[in-house]
Amino acid sequence: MVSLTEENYLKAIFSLAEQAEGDRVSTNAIAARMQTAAASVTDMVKRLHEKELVAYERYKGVSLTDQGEKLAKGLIRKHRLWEVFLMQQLGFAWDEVHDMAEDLEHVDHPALIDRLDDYLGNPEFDPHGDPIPDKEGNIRYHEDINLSELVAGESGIIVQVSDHSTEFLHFLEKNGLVLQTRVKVLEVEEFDSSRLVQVDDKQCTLSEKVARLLVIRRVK
Amino acid sequence: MVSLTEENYLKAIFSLAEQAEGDRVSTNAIAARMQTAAASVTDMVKRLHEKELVAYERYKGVSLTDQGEKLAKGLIRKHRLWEVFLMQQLGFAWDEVHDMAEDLEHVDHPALIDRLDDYLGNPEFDPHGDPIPDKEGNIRYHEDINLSELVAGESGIIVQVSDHSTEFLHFLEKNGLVLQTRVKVLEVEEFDSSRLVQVDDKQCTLSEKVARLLVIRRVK
DNA sequence: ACTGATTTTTAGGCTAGCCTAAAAATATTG
DNA sequence: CAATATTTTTAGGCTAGCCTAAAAATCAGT
Repeated sequence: MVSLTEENYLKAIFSLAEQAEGDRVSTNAIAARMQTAAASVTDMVKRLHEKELVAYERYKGVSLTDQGEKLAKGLIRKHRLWEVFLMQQLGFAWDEVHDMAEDLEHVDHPALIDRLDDYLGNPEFDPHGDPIPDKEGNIRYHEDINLSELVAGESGIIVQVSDHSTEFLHFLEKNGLVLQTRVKVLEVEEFDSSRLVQVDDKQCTLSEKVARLLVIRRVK
Repeated sequence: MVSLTEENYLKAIFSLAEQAEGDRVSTNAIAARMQTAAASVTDMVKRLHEKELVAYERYKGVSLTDQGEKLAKGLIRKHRLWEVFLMQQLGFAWDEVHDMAEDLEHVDHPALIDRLDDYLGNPEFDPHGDPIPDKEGNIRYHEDINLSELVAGESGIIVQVSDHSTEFLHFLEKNGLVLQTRVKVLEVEEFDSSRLVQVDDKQCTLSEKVARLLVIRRVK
């Protein structure tokens, strides 16, 4: 049996390992992500180690075992499929679905999630452009680049947004920066790497921070 | 904050109070329903009392406060709406939906359940014929009677089944006893109150126990 | 109303998951 | 490489929710 709390730790470790290069994750990084004390992380990591869900050596960080990774991917699959359901079927906005999916993902009935997958037409991406793992846990990652990598004159189409906070999603919406929008970089400011961008018939200035959170497919 | 465990206790108390006449429920009855030790029930009941979700006096049993009842009805509303979704939209059979709904009912996002309600067309009854409480917690109870109350020669239509176990639902299906089916009592056996019943073009014998679990609307 | 049976509560103890403070290991830097 | 800073772990303690065994209250039958 894997508890709700354990599931959340596995997800956190997976996503931290995904963004870091090596797959070893530090106690402190997990504590920061989970909003919890480092000592609690050590406790939990030991338990996960006993259950063979993570590899762990004192003072050396943690990584998921195959078992643990499979579990984490299963949670991500559920999370993203529910997000599609909430947006596509129930009509919620893309900034409303994250919190609900955060709870729904812990409901564990394989038959339910497989039927839901079919019901939704086996979508490949969720409303934020994130890939949905298949039953076996395979993830088709975007091979695309961040908007921050485009130089002046280049264009791209937004395929994924890497922050799901209400604030960020509202900001994007306000500026017309939704999925599938074509953007063209007009100018990059040397000083702070902010960039002036053409979005449909309007222009806006995006900070380096924002540019890093937008994944785009380069187009001519 | 109300924990998952507390929610399950509230539901158990509600349903026990519903079937008993008085609304005071005994510790032992709760323990039996929750498959737990009586001492654990006493513990929990004290906590629920502190939160003003139940009225409780030592050795005198428990009843729900208005607050507690509202919460219990909210859970039942969620449970039954999810059952409708699982059966009507995802195509599950009526004996498969209970366990999934048991988990889904604890997901607490009022906006979600209201949208789901609309999405499903604001159904009044779930797949077992149980009434779905509305947002305010009003329940439109069937005013119908149990099959056990019909005498030989009388007929009725099945509107609700009061046990949701796989075993019972399989038994009903095998005998064609699904919702909306017309049944006619042909004979009642004096000795054990079993009855011979006409179901469509077949006949079957139903025990007193089964007859008590079928709610019917009397017809000519 | 007394006696025995039953129900309920209390007492004490367990685990999961969290915390803070202190100790130990590792990393950094002059 | 020694000293300091940082990270991680240990120690000890808390609450929720469960348990068993024993005590207390209530109920039932004569």
